[in-house]
Amino acid sequence: MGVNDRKEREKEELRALILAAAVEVFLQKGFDNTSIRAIADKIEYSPTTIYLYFKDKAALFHAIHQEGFKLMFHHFVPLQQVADPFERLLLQGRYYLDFAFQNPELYDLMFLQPGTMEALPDDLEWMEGNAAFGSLVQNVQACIDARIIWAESAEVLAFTIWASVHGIASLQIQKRCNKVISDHLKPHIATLAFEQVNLMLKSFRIDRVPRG
Amino acid sequence: MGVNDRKEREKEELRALILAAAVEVFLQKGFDNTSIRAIADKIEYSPTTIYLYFKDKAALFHAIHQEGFKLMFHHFVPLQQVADPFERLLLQGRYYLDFAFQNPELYDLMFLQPGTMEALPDDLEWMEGNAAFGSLVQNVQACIDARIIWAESAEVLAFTIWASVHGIASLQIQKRCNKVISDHLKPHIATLAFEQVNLMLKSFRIDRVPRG
DNA sequence: CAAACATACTGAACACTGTTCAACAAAACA
DNA sequence: TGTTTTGTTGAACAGTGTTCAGTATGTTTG
Repeated sequence: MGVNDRKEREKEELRALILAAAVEVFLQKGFDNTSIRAIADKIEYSPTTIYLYFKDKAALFHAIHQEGFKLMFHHFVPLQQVADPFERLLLQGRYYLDFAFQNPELYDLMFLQPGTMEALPDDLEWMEGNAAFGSLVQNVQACIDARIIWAESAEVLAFTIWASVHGIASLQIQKRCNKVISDHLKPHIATLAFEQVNLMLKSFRIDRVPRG
Repeated sequence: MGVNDRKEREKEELRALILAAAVEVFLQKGFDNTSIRAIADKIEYSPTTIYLYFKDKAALFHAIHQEGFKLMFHHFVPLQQVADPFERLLLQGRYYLDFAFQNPELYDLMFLQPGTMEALPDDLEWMEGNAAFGSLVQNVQACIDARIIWAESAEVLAFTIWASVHGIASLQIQKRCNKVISDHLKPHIATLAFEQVNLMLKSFRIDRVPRG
């Protein structure tokens, strides 16, 4: 039956349409002001229709969060061209922050909103997060294997690195940065963030020279 | 006039009563489920009354956030007994994480909810945050003065440290930790966090020995 | 003491929100 | 053509933050 095929295709198209509208409203109006009705208005459907394609608002936001990860992985593509593991690690930190600063709303949804996790369908694994973290662990492991960095556990060190970079992104996105940092540093906050990541990563190098 | 004094006192008392109820509801039901009506019910007043003591919900939440900082500063009191600057710095990281893990809802409000910042009355300074960060800068400066740590700028290093510690707290509170870390590490996450802070702080020591 | 006033408080309403369910129209099948 | 399945929706429910006219109480004044 070609009919069912077409219907399934149409269903998928409407789902995609809803999701696209949701992303648009989300990026335009922010997390708190993204309402089901606003999305429905944008695509000229009834709010009720959205519930035929997404279980509830949490599921819809989970789908937006997935779109965010797609975009982030796209940011990471050039990393595969970088042969040197340490250089790759530095660059991954830079790209990560780039993504966070350029897409604060999405980053918020992906890594900061707790609701996004609680609504994980069927208590399944957090695939997107695991994939992103996994690639970081791999890069750290590569640095260890190449004897550029020393660490007991690649996973533990990767977590430390992630936490540091995420902390910077978080403080910036949640607006705590500008309220605390001195005026003369504010214009260079983005640069500062990169330097901090570099500094931290370099401090794990085996060949690091004691300072002072 | 003793009458006005009494009235002012009563007004202050009711404000305190509302705030106490707000904190209670907030800690019990969490950020999203804290409604003006629930708070009003708890103290048996009309919801409208709350608006006579707080401009809006954001102002009320800002007051709760201030209570959070009071509690946090209380946690930090023992630090003044610690003479060694580096030991003090390590302990501050530990106490910070202690507070975050023990009061996740409050930490969320204080350092993660962006609304808390946007509602800063009259676009004034973030006094509480500045005080907390200031004490960290002081401790870092003390380490630099004692030639235990080397850094170009105490403020920049303090910010790096804060970002790292905050990153760990944030990932844990926003539920990203458990979804990404290996099973065999999960039981030791709290310990892990402390060890990571120690590791990072120690890597800034002048006398640090190259590893490997 | 009684009238005038000021203050503290509230009920009802408005404009939203997420979500559900019975009703309906249209397409697919017999 | 009649029946069944499918896709869509309007109306409603329970909840939210917030406002405003009105009330009731306590204080001050004539």
